[in-house]
Amino acid sequence: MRPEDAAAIRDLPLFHDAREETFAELVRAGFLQRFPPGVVLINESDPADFLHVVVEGLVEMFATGAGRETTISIVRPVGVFILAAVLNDDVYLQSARTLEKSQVLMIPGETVRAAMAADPAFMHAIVTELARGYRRKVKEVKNQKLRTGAERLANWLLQEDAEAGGEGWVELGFEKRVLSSLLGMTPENLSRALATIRTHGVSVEGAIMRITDRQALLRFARPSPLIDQPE
Amino acid sequence: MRPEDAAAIRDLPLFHDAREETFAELVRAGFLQRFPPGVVLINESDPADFLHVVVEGLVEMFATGAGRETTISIVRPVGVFILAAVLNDDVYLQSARTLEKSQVLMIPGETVRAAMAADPAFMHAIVTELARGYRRKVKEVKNQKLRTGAERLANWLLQEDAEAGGEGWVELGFEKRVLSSLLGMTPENLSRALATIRTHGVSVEGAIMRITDRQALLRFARPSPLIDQPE
DNA sequence: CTTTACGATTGACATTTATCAATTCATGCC
DNA sequence: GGCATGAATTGATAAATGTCAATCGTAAAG
Repeated sequence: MRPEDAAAIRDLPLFHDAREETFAELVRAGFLQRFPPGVVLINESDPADFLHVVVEGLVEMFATGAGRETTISIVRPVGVFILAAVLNDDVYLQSARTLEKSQVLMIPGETVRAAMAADPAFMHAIVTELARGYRRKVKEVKNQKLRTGAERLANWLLQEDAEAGGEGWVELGFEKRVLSSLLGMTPENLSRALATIRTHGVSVEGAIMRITDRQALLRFARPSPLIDQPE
Repeated sequence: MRPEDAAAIRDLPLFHDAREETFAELVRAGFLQRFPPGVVLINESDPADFLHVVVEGLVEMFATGAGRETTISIVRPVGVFILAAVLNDDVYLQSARTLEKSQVLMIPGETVRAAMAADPAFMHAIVTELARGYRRKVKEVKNQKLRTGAERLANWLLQEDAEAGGEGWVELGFEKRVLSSLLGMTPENLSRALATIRTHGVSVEGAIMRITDRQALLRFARPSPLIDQPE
């Protein structure tokens, strides 16, 4: 692993307050793996053997049920996934696949649990991270139950734009079919939702979406901090 | 507070492993409050001042957005709510109201955070509880995104029955409008979903639902442990 | 006992979303 | 450049869900 990658991981809220030796042990025990796009890293219902840290690339978390499949989240560098399954030593509830060529640090679950038991500051950071993750999921449930597809899309665009600096444009980093699944709709429905928000201050050219009239988009999306503010 | 109530709280996974003095301090600092039905206990967007423990009665967690309202969960005795908001010292994402005459133990957030910092076993229990809560929410997202309303109802009934001992019948402990909101649909739609599952091995008389043909219901519901198994 | 209130149900209809098929568009490959 | 592949879009239709209004049922209040 490159030194700057280790530094970036160290900067994560989850690891930032851990003791030096805790972090060293976690990294020592971990494997840094490279994967091509489209590789399934973990499979729901498998035992959670490793905590995963996306160092480079892009990972899609998804799940199946009732004969269908849905995207739960997209993990960008530097991000952690399936912390909860590892801590409770349980099976995965979600699968993961690479959307791009990716580098992933895999830390054995046993090492994570031992580090937590040995380092109170690390355990405290885990509490904060889990609480944030929980609140993110509550927001997802609210988003899903309270809004129509077009509303979810409009608010997603506003969030992405804000995260990218609020310059009024967003480049989609993955296929639209993935976005449609993340937003809880079919690809066809996403196309129609895009057509809908075009009449509310948005222009779309391929993977680039521009906010041409923010007031109009805000009027349509009606964002709420209790759903849309990043946790 | 009655001794048996204190004992019941002590038995919760969240408190079971805490040191005796930690638990004593949490209970000492807490207020045991009685509320009539229909009282709003907490309001989303308010600062999370207290951890709440339902000692008796029934509490509905709900949230608003996009001009609508939805039920997030029902908390029965003995259950804890809004742990995550208290730990991160943030605002509530959900509101809470009593559905029945209820008794609620309210523990100041500062006390909970101090107890966590002072008692590693308590902090460890918090990690486990948060991880379970997180996984419950992941399951809720999957349930909501992957299933139709009637499927959610069928699986809810199977779950309730299993929790009640698997005897093939369930008495709804609250209004159907609340159930419809919990399942993410309108009351009218719930009536129709009930009509649908009547053709799949269920009979409904008022608040009592009977599973008359479990095989048929299972065939329709297609339950999955990764969505329906209690966390 | 009657009245009243309110939740639950039903019917009619509108909106939202999904499905299936056909077509267009973009991209990599030869 | 031309072709092949797969994603994205569009159209037609069906299914699921929501809305509005009317009715039914039940339980509390007088």
